[in-house]
Amino acid sequence: MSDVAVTAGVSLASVSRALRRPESVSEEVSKRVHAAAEKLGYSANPIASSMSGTSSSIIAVLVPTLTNAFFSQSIQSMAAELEGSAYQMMIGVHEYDDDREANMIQAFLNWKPAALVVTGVHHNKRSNKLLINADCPVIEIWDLDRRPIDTVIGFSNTEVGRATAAHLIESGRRNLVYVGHLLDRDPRANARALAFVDEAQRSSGVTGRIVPSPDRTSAAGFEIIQTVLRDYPQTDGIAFSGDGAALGALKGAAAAGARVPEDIAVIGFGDLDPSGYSTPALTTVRPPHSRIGRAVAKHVLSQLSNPKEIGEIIDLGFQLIKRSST
Amino acid sequence: MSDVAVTAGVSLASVSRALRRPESVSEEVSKRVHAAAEKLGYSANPIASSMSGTSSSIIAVLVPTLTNAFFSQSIQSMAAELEGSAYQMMIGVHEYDDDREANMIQAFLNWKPAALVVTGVHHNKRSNKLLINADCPVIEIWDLDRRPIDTVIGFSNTEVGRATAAHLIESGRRNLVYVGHLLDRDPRANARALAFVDEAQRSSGVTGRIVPSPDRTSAAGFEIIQTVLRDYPQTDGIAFSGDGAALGALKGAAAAGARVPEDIAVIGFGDLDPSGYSTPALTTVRPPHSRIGRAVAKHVLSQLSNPKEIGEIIDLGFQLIKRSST
DNA sequence: ACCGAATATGAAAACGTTTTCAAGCCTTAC
DNA sequence: GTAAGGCTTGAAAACGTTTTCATATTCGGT
Repeated sequence: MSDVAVTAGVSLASVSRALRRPESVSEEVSKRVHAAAEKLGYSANPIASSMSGTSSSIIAVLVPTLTNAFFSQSIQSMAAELEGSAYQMMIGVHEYDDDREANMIQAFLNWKPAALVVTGVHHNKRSNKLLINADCPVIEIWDLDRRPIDTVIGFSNTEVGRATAAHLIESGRRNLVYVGHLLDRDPRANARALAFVDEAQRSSGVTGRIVPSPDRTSAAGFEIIQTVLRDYPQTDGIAFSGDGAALGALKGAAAAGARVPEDIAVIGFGDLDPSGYSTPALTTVRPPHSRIGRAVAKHVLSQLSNPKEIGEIIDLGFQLIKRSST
Repeated sequence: MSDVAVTAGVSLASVSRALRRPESVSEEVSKRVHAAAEKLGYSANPIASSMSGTSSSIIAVLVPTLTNAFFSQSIQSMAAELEGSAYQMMIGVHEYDDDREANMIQAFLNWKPAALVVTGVHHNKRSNKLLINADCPVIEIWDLDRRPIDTVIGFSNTEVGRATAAHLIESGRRNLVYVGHLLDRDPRANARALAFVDEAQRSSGVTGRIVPSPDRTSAAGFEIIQTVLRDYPQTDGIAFSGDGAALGALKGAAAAGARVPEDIAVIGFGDLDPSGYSTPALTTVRPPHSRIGRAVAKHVLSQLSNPKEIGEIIDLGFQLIKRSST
């Protein structure tokens, strides 16, 4: 930077000003500084900038997992939207562990991020405290079933649960099962499960039951639908907390001699790329993966360039994609 | 930090030393400093540390995409392995664009990362220059068909292409097609395609042909296999550069009235979670997703704690998973 | 007992920006 | 013509560490 200053024949302060807020400096100086910076290929050291400024140009993002296409798509679209801005994404994966989440929030906060993006609105005490006291925008994504700390961008998992059950009931199913993975630790999947059962129980003559799954893979879905069909043979509608398991279940139903959708309807969640091409094609719920990422990036950028006191609640909705498995 | 210093009754320098390299300080001081730090809940400001030190505790990771399960799994396992260490991951997504890759490398380098992880061994001139001059470990992943800049951790895409063709040929197929997406920009998919065709042409009586695909979704696979069957009706073996498209192709073959594998064998790449549960179950190649991530993290950590001059070439291999589609 | 070397510690410089503060100049209004 | 105020600029402080350098202390060897 001092090279630039010398080349442009101005002080360090002017270089910083010219580069950061050109309007705060005379046209002449701005021109000379930009020319010098260009010529020397200067780009500011972001670490030093972070050191001085009140925040860094890091946007910290915390997700439970990346193996799940949900979150990686959000992150990818967020990255795309952020490109060209000066912001960099720092990401952490806590695998649905509240304590790890809290640790990571703390670690991230040490970097004085420009914004902090976390998944969901349910956090442990320590995380909540940290998030409330964070002096940067805090965006909670993928859930809006609770009052957010600052801004929340996502959809209602409760509504997804209801809609899932309602769809099965409408198509004449009466004995419903929700198969979920990690329900005790994934508050979003749990919200879907509870709403699913609740919706079932509101309808006369319909039963709803939750069956926990050891993991969310297709292999687990393959196994568990066979268990369900054995233990609760009257089951005629089954929902999964993820498309992976649901796709496995399609095969599992066949292995158990049950026809989909005639004997049992299967519905997933997530709308993975291949879900429309299974046999039968999987009915599922499509959350707004990419739109969440884009909305987050846009919100953060606007918030940073033009801060507003008040948080927002942005409901991006979801779509129930009716295919042949129901 | 000065609070800690006061509480422990020592100087700033001693606090820094006690926390960073306890052996460089007397036991007494170390004990007092750690106690004080604990009591005050002190954790070092990583920005200031980066400012002073020769590098930051950031590990920069550059991938072409995250929507592809390949890379997100590597990143996830890398994150898991890195947890507990002081390192944070900064990630960039360049969508197979060489120029964007170069820009991102430059931007990342400004952060003085502890290590830089990039995908593949093919980069444009500017990237190469930056990587060669980078004064941190550079790890190239997912490919080892070329001499690396520093260390490379992955598998041979060329071997994958060969093995894919060989498998089809062995099972009696004679008219092979490789369907690839973005072959002009994804050097790894391109290497697989070229080796596939090369292997075909080495066998007498076998033809091999490359068909470009507009994208790598299941929808694209669904369409393109029908096009292939129309344009080259003698095709009896088809490989895809990704499982997504291959899964769509299974359905597409059915739509075109072709039986898999009797009329045409289908093989994918990637071994997505649902690939084993399609109808018919998809034969595919399983790259070492997670092992790459873990190996990268381990390599970086060891390199940072105990630097070696010489880079490594770590071949993690791949598996051809034979299922019912071939 | 004394000297040299090794060890432990603190003061201060350094890292590269941003921002505050003060000063200088110019404009405008009386 | 002068004072007040606004605008532009530079000097220097500040950000929170790590590291160098110097000093004080301890230790071992003769």
